[in-house]
Amino acid sequence: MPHLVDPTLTRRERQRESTYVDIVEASRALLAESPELSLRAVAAKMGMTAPALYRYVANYQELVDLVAFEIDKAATLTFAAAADALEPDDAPGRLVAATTEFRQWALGNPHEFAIVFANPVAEAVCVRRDLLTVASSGLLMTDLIHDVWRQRGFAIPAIDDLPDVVRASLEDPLIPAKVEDLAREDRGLVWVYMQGWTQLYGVVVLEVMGHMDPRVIESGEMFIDVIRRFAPTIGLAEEMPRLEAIIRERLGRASG
Amino acid sequence: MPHLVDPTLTRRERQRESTYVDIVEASRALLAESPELSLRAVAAKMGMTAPALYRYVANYQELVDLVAFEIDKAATLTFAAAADALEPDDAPGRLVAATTEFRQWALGNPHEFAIVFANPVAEAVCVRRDLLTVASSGLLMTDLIHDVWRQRGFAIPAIDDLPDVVRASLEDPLIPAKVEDLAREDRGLVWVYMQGWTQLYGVVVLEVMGHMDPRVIESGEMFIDVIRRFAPTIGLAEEMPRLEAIIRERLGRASG
DNA sequence: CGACGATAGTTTACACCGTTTACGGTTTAC
DNA sequence: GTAAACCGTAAACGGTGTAAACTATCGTCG
Repeated sequence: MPHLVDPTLTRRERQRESTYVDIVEASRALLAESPELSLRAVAAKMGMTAPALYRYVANYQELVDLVAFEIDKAATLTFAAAADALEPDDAPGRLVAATTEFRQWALGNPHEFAIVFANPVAEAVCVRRDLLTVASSGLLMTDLIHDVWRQRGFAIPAIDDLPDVVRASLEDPLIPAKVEDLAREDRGLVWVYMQGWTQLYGVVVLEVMGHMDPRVIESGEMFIDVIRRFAPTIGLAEEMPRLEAIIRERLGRASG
Repeated sequence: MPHLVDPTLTRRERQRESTYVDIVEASRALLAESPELSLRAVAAKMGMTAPALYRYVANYQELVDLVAFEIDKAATLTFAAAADALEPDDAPGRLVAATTEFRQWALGNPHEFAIVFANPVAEAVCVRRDLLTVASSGLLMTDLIHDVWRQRGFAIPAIDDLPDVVRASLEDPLIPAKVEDLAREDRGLVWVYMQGWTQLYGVVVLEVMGHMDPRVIESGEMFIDVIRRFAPTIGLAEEMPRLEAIIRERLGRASG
């Protein structure tokens, strides 16, 4: 990943920015081997002493949040790439390709996955401005579902049919996602997205944590099953055989 | 919880057994306040030094496993109690009551939940014989679904329609659950159970981890939604309004 | 009863961990 | 050129899991 240098930044700022990159790099290298990420180990890997890291990060949790955010960003690129392997007008294919890549990535990088998705959400305001935004993988997934809806136009729940609390959370979302571009009457789509995300999250966490028969995990059958059961909700029942082929093709590979 | 003493045991064995109980007790007390469980703190809370615990537990992970198992066992009692609040012939009601109690318990005891269900599964053989068995909460849930099936007789997938790997894992399950009592042609029921568990697990983990709008978590609407979408799979579509009332009634309480 | 071996605890020690403090160089800015 | 901001260091504190050596107690057997 080439991190272009912004010439508007002063030399020191550029150096500082590059140190942040180093931190994330070192962290991910450690995370690739051991499930535990330690501030001291990160510092050592960068050839620094531990207290020096406190110039960049207020405490350990902030280091974790930083790394988690960057991992999510990087992983989202691979999800997007998986989607882009299909034609732009094949929104359903793009969606299942991305979700499958998500699942493959999670199984292949369990430690990174745990840091990003099995981490109690940080509600405290974070120092790094980037961290204020919502998870980028979430943005991608909503986009992909949105595309399916625009192309195929499945039925979404009327926002007034939804329970009061749900309606409120859709009209005035806490995390400023891209919900704003949706007209009020289309906000039900976000609820559908949440339903899908919940199911996807359930399988993947179960699989990554190993709370399932290893053979079933290996095969990915439960993952496929979840997708299949959700497909009708977004109007993809008939297309499912074709989509399943896309999934199975992707299950064969490893994820990087 | 009265831990009856087995008179067949020698005095020393009884004392040892009681120390195990103390360990779990101290651990849970600590877990109620702080998310981190430390071997040293447990020892201190029991008035012992840390190395002494190594007479009972080979290492830290084994302590965690022990505590996780006992927590699961204790929590299962409350799930079962929730089910028993309904008539024995109301299997659907009992099932949703137990699952709702599960969800409530998880939200009320996030640290304990994390230790039991968000813990990478221990594949190593554990010292304590109890630990070899499967999670008792899992046994309860399978029982409850089994009861629904016996009473209502919903359609289950024919085992030969399932993918090869799935069929293999159902015919010869790795974790020796109570699958053995099921005739081969009824093993599809276990697959249905796994589907349900996957979905339930997804919502609850998302909720406990806080990866959802707090208002939605508070209301439990996504949880209800998951149950509602799964209900038809086990033939409970028409009964859903009644079941939803049971759920909502339980959502009002806190769990102990 | 007395002795011996297993058991259950101790103290000590080591290597890690997150974090704070005080200090010294560089780099920037005025 | 000088003052300030920045970036790193070393030292230290209290915390963690774990290993080793040692000791007191308990249960059993001669």
